[in-house]
Amino acid sequence: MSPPMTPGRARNAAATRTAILEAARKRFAHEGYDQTGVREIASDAGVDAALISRYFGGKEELFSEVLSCAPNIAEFLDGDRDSFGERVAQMLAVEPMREEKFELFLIMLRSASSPKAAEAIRRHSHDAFYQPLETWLGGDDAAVRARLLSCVMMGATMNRVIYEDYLLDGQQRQELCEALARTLDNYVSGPV
Amino acid sequence: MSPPMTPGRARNAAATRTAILEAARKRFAHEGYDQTGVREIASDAGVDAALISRYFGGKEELFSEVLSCAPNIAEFLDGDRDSFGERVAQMLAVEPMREEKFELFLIMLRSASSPKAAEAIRRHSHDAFYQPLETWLGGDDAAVRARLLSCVMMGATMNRVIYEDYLLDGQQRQELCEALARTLDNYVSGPV
DNA sequence: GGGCCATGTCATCAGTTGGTGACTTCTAGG
DNA sequence: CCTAGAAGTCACCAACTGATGACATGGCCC
Repeated sequence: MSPPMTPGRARNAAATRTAILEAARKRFAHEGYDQTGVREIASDAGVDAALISRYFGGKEELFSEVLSCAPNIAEFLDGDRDSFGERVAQMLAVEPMREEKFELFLIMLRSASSPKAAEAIRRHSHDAFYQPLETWLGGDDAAVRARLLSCVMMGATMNRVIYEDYLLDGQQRQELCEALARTLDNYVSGPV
Repeated sequence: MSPPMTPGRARNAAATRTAILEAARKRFAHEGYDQTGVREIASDAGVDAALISRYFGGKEELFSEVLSCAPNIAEFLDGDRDSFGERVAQMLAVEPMREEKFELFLIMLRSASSPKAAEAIRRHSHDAFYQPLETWLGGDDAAVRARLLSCVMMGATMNRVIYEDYLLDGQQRQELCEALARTLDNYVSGPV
C-alpha cells in the first residue's frame, strides 16, 4: 500500500466520463439499448450510477454520446478501393465478432428496435455511414449503391447476431465470405 | 339494446385465444418483444391481461406461439423459380411495409435483441426459413446460398425498419429493387 | 333447478428501471 | 489552516413490468 489509497474513486471528472463512455459502448454493443441498465454500465465503469445522469443527463443522452464517439465507416473507405469487398466480407463473415470494428453495427442493430434509441441511430448512421459512403462511391446512383452495400453488411451482421457462428462451418464461411466480397465489389464498382 | 348485452366479454375460449394471438402478432411485429407489454396486447384484444398468463403461460410462451402461427417463407417458394428475385425484391423495396408478408421478418428483427425472444427466434427461423429455403435451393452449397439470400433479405428489411422510406425516392427504390432482384436470383440460380 | 367447471375480472405483488436530491469527502486556492 | 466548490456516495422515489391468486359469473349437464 505504498500510495495512500483513497477509499473512494479517484476524483477525476474526465477519466470518469471516459470510463462511463467506454463501458456504455461495450454494453450497448453486446446487449442493446433496452437490455442495458444504467446500473450495469456504472458497475462496469466502477462508478456510481448517479454519475451517469450527472455527466450525461440520462441514459438516452449517453447513448447519443456513445454513437458520436464510436468508430465509423471511415476505416474501410481509407484502404484500397479494389479490396473493399474482400476486407469488409472478411470482417462480416470470418473475423471474430468481438472486434471493435463491429461495435457500431452491433449497437445499431441491437438497439434499433428501441424508440428511444432509434432517432439517434437514424441521425448518426446517416452522418457517419451513408453520407461518407455515398461520397466515396460517387456517381449518379451512389445513394442506391450505398443502400445496397448497407443491406448486405447489415444483413450479414444480423445473421451472425442471431446465429452467432452456428450452422456454418469454416469452409462454408469461407465460401460465404467470397460470395459476399463479389457482391459488395459489384455494388462498389459499377452502376447497378 | 335488442340483444341482451352481456356486460363482460363473451365467454368463448377459442375466440379469446385467437384474439390474443392476433393482437400479439401485430404488436410484436410493430414494436418488438421488449417494447410490447402484456397489458397492451390484452387491451388490443379486448381482453384482461391475466388471461394471457392463463392461456399461454406467460409472455415468452405467447411469443413462441406467435412465431409458430406466423406465415413463413413458403409463400415465396411456391411461385415460379425464375421470378423469385423479382417477387422478393418487390416486397423488400417497393411494397408497403404494412403487408403481412413482412410480419415474420419484422418480428424477428425487432425482437432479436431480446434474450428472452432470441432462442425462440433462432429455433423458429431455422425451421420455418432456412430449412425450407435450403431444400428448395438444393445443391452442395445450399446452406451458403440460403445464408446469402437471408443476408440480403434481412438487411433490406432492416434498412426499411431503420429509415422507413426516407432517403430514397420512388425512382431510386425501383433501381434498388432491380439490383436486389439480380443479386437474389444470382444466389438462387448458381453455385456461388 | 342445482351443482360445477370453464371463463372472465380485479386487486395486488415483487422486481426492475431510470432518475433525483441531500449528504459526505476530497482538493484547490487564498 | 480554512473555506468553497467540485466529485463522489447514498437512500429513495415513481413508474412500469409480468405474474398470481382470490373472487365473480356465465353456461352446460345431470
